[in-house]
Amino acid sequence: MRLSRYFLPILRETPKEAEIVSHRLMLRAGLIRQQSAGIYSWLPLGKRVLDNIGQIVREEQNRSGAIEILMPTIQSADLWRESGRYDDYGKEMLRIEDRHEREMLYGPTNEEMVTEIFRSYVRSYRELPLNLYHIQWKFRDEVRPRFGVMRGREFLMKDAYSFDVDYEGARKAYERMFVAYLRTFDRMGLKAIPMRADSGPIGGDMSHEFIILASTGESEVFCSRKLLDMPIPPADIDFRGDLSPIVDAWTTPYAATDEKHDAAAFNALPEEDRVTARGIEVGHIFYFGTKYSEPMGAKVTGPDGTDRPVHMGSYGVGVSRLLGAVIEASHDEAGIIWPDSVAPFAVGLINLKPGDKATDAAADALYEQLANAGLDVLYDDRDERAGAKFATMDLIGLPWQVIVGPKGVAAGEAEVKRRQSGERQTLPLGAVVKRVTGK
RNA sequence: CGGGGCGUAGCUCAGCCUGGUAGAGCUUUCGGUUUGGGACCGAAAGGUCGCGUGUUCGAAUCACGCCGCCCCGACCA
Repeated sequence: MRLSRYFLPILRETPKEAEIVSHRLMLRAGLIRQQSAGIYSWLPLGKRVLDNIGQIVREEQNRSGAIEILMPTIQSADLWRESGRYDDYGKEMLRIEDRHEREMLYGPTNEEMVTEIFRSYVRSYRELPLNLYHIQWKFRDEVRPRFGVMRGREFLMKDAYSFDVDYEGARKAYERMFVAYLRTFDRMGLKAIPMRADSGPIGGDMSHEFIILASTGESEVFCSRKLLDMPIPPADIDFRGDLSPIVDAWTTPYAATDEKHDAAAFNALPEEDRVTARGIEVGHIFYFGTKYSEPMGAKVTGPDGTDRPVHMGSYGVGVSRLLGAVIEASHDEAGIIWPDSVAPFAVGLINLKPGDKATDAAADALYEQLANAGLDVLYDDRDERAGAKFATMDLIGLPWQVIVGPKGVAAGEAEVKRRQSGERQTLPLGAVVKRVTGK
């Protein structure tokens, strides 16, 4: 993509409404545009990152055996009356009325709807286990939206729902999601620590929040240092096998948010093992048994021929929130530092002197070679000063910068800069693609 | 929902206290000089001063009402 033909509305000054760094950088780098309190448009660069993050979530859900569907944003109030939540949910639920004065709502979550789908089709335990997920916009009318996309009212969320014939099956479903989440966040370059969370009305130990450590996190968290270096399950992990050793390993060391913090247990750890940090919740998984299946009549016939309500769990990932979380975890004074896996473009190619024949030729050739190597390239071919181009590139945080100027071209060279480390290397023009692709 | 604050050009803000017909920097456009880390000179464009009502000869400025947004708290993926 040539920057001269692209839509990248970057801001030189920080809009005053943005307090935290990810919000400031998302506005400055032209990722989002606020349309109303807690409601954002996604500009081209932001849309690309949002898609990349969603795609990683999707791939790991699929790998774990979950199946993608898409449920609507607008739901009927009647569905929510069945579970009893229509009256319980309160003002966070955006209630609307259609032209026939039917009561509708903009879904804040989809347990009722997915349970309705399940009960319409599934009759036998032999069709289980089943895990249906979707990636869809939700709306929660937060009293006080803030921090940009980290705490918006409208947000993109992946929510998965598991159905099993009994508790044991549900536990296995839970473990599959647990492992899928470890892989999902790791692929985004994040260190996410699973922490015991409030398990609601069911109780038990099957509720975890996945928390990213970042100095600007919303809440204080405590964990054992061991968790920072735990191995991530590999891509070829067998999701049909027994995952409990992995889950046990991850849930044995101490880890808690401030709500569940047990100071005595934490202080029992050796001093050097104690990590106190700020955290951002990016995922939440929990088992809730028959809370919805019971009142909504989602039953299957078991091996013994009797009907029973299915055991369910739900598993959320804040997809749009993750953009903010990634930036909180990865930025510097100059701007965003995207991990390769989610970056809107892999490479920013800077032509320092558009209009200069030799420089144009060299930069155009590199643009083509990089694209042919399968890389997304943002080619800064604008007639701007070098400083402005460097500043723009650092701000938007593409992982690699390839800098082509007249002096270098005269010597048959270009410069390659790694955004993350700031490391620069001058290379022959022919070696640039190899350096960037690592091949 | 309680407390506080803000709304003036695309952005950041001054002007308001003490009423007299709207400013700066950045951005944008044009011309010129520049050209490896957000250059410089010159010119130009750009504003229902959030909306409404009132006070006044006269309101960005004073009063009241409304709307929007931000911050702190309580609440939450």
